[in-house]
Amino acid sequence: MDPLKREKYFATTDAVVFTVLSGELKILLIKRKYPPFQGKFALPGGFVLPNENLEEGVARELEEETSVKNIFLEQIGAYGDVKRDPRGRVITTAFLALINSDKVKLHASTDAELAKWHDINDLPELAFDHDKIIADGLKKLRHDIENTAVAFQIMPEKFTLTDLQTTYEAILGEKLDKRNFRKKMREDKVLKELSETRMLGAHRPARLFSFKKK
Amino acid sequence: MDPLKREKYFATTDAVVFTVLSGELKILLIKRKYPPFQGKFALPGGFVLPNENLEEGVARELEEETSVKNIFLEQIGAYGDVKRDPRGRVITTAFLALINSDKVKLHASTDAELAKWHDINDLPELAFDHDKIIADGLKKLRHDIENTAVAFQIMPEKFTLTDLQTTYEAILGEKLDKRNFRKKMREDKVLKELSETRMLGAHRPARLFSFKKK
DNA sequence: CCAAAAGTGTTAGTGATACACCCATGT
DNA sequence: ACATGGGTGTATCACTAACACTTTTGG
Repeated sequence: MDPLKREKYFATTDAVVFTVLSGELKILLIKRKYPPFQGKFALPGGFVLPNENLEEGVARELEEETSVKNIFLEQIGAYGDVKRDPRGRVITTAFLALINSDKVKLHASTDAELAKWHDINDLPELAFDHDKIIADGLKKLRHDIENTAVAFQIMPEKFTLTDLQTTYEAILGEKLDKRNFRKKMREDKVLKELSETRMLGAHRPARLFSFKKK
Repeated sequence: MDPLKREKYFATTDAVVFTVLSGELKILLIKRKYPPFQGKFALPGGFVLPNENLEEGVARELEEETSVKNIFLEQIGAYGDVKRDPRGRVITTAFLALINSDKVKLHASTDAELAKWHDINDLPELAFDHDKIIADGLKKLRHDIENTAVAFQIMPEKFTLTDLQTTYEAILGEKLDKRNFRKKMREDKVLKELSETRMLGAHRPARLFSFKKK
């Protein structure tokens, strides 16, 4: 029971970073330049430093990658199968991250692995067990959006109800009824109706909304 | 990025083991005989061995403690705050475990730490961050029992509808309506009505049910 | 015939779903 | 005046919640 006699393992974090871009649900992936899984795509993440909590670790990695601070994070779970990483025993803790793509400027990481948005319906081959982690993250996102107000994390400061509905549809992967959607949003009482409107073409201008800050 | 240059940490598993005993929701705790947190209570668990997955690790520990095989397990999440364990950096993965108390024979573990059932509403002082882990586990259990068929894991092979309702009430911490409960169970189509009945006193005998195997 | 737990249906309310037309604007 | 996306209400259905009496047994 003396921990000093016990094995130690590597600890990493991985982030399943979603955004909605032009009506499509996107996930952030990096292309690996070195083995293992050279050339394959992987979730952004990295090793946990001794002086940081798990969530702090993934936040740091994400800020390096996206230059966005205070990213919304929720834990998905731990993945620690014996052979999930050929380099040795690595236990990773995965996080769901939501981001407004307007704020992101994608950076090259320390290994110059380029981060890019990928359509969730058209994923490349993935390294490690990241396909499983993504599937779990997507399930969690879909659950959360129907039960909490996480959509806020993806929207810009001001948006129209059509924008918001498009985000919901991208995440859920299905069309929603316009009137029912707007009714529910009204009932939820999380939106603040602004006096401003936005005009995009030769149409009726759309009312802008923002989220009520808790 | 070379993992060989990275720090390694201890990896443990902890189990939030629930059962229902005489109408009360109980959790399995061990009393710690040695520091840190000597004399305090803690979740059963232990270090992850190099050749086992996380779930295999917690299953092994639980089998040692309870002599029950094939315990129902679902991951709660990872807990890895820097200072959660004074002995060093320890990242634990917590699991929700459900058990039919009839099958359990509580054993002394290797350190002769005695495992005992504790009423969920009357918990002693807990070691580490185990109070937080228990709170998360209870939340998950309550969510699961309302959305899936996990109650099966706690019930014996044959049981009455009143038994089953008592289990639900113990887990949810509230009384349920008898007629509505029975109606919902009928609609869920997971119960098999047996021809047998059970008689306990000078009352009408109660019909026995079992769960339909998948 | 009494005590005690088993068993059984109906009603009202609430939330979800389906559905079609008018509005405001720029060109 | 037309094309385009913005905006609105009602009716039905399904699910949830509230509620009280009869049945079967042993003593």
